[in-house]
Amino acid sequence: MDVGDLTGQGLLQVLATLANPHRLRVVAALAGERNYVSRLARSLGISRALLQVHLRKLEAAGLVSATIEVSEDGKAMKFYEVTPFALHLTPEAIATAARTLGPDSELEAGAR
Amino acid sequence: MDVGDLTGQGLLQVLATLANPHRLRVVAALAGERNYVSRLARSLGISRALLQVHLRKLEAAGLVSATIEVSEDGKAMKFYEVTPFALHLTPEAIATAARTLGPDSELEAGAR
DNA sequence: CGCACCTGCTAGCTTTTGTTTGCACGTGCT
DNA sequence: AGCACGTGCAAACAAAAGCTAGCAGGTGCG
Repeated sequence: MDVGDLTGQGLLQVLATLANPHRLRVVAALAGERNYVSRLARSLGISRALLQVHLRKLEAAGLVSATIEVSEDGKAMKFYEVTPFALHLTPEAIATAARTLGPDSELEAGAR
Repeated sequence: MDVGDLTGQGLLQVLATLANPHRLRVVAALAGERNYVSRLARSLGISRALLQVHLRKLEAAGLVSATIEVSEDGKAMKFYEVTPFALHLTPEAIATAARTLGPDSELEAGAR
């Protein structure tokens, strides 16, 4: 996953998703090991409900992915893992992505 | 400017700052040419007041910098330009930055 | 002086985002 | 059955972010 692959909207979504301490910690935690919701919530010290909300956002942005697995003792658990991504953010990259975002009135030439 | 230079807080601030369509466009516009507030506002098609708010945030995050210059005809103008930055965002980089952010309860080992 | 530029600020409103609380359903073990 | 563990969802409230409108200041020129 490269920044070049993202449309302005996509980049915006990724940025907005990562711009949150909880979600940053979630990514950090999952970078070390895949984990299931309840355990991850305990490990991060936040409520399960809250974690779920953040996981949904992360998944929507394509930063993590989930797999449902049945443990030995029959419990259905949802394992999350990080998507290996690499965002190279520079002013130029942003300028490129911004073009697929929505015209900033596009009068550059005429603006004196 | 590298991601390694940033503390968790700093990274968070940069992400939060970039996670906005207007500010993304501002960075994109300034990547092409330095500009002063009023002209930039016209070029982007937004109000000056709104642009100022966003510029303040961008400046606070260290993504742009301002210089006051007096034009030939005596008007004091504030020119903005982008800070050349390069943020390499990967799960690992985030994991590192997250450590300087605030402990996620730190019981990793004991969490079964 | 009046108009066209430039700059700056902020109170107050709207919109979005984050968080809690409470409920639902499932399995296995005692 | 009761308890401990897993899952899911959503209403309702709290907090943060975004935006507008309106005010202030300055210069130069006809």
